Amino acid sequence: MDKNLKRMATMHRMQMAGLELFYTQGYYNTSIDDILERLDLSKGAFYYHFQSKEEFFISVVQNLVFRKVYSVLIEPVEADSNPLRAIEVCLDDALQTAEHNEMDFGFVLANFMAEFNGRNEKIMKYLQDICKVWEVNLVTALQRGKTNGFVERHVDSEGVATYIIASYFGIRTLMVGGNCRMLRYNYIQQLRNYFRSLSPVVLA
Amino acid sequence: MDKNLKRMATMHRMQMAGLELFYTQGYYNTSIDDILERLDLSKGAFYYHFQSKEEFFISVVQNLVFRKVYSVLIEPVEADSNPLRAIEVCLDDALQTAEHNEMDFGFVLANFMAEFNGRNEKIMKYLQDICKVWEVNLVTALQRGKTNGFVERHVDSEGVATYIIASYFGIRTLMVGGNCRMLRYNYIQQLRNYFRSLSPVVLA
DNA sequence: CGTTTAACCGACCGCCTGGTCGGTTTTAAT
DNA sequence: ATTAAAACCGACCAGGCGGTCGGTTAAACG
Repeated sequence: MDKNLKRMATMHRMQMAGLELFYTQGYYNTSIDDILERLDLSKGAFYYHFQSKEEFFISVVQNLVFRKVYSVLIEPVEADSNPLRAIEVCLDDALQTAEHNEMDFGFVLANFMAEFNGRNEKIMKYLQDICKVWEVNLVTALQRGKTNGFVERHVDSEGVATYIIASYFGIRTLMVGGNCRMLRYNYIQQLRNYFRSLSPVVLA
Repeated sequence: MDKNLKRMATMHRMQMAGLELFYTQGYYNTSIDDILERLDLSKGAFYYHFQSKEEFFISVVQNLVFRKVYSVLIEPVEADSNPLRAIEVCLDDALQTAEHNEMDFGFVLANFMAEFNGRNEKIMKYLQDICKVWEVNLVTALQRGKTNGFVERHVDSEGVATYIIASYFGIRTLMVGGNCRMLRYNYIQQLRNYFRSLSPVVLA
């Protein structure tokens, strides 16, 4: 029991440090030694717990990225009856963390997808799966929004979900160039604008 | 004269092959030998024409990426008096080339920005500059659209330009996972939807 | 024809990387 | 205290990388 705990603790430390370095420097540009140096651990420790660099990365994606995406971008939307409002708040929160140079897991996802595209199919699958879960959740929320009267009945939920994810991935790509505050403000404004076109017409 | 011609030809061949490999495999994941193998050239030839891998890449960005972005995404919009229509056509065309596994230079830009973010400031500058040129052009076109009656006067041109670029970068990131045709269709539909909210109200 | 020089060759260097493995320390159970 | 397994160490290896450099080829010129 206690043994297992130590094992988990060490693995978790490695995963945390790994994610941060993979995120900031890229996967191919981060060596295993980079990670181990931070933790005062050795190659032996690493290969005792993980089979390879690739398997290690996959465990990071599954254990850290997926869980965070789920808790930050999916659950809050699931819980709210008004999807458009929930999504807006959700994305604004995510952009706010991004503004403070903290990890924004939606972007982590997009970033890794860009890095592994055409380079590692296996890893791509895992990343796309997370993306799909997010998308499906958005579609479900939008459909529920229709029955609750928050979304126009004729809107194409799949199309909207795709567009939301796309715009979010994209704005984060742009934010790496600085001027984050302005970009975030503009983005949320236009998102609202777009969402208005999806809402039922309010009668005065 | 003739000498200079041969020089240019060789450099251009290297740049073309380099771009394709950098795009498909990533910069850090592509070795100079990978490029040279394709062309039956040697290290000597490479370092005779270029100072370093980095300088080579910058020359690729300046000579190929920038020019293409300009001719494909900027000029067509500049020429049209109705910006929203021009932008829509432009992006649809770009997505169509992307659908056929050809290089779509808008995405090339976003892709490289993701790869070099936090890893190479110098290169990032060049990429961001191209991005900025695109953005400024969109803003100008949108403003002209206002005076021509194609765009509502109250819309925030900067915000809209940002949102357009973001959504485009994002949809391309999503398209790497396949199902491009559907994604493209959905994207254009929602873009239209969004653009409708920016147009002056048409009186029946 | 001889010479100059741009263009190109390819062996080589130092460095780093992912991964291995025989050995050592720590821990928990007896 | 003994012991066995778990956790960890770190020297080492093979291969790939960016970059160098002394030499070769081929074209232009006088």
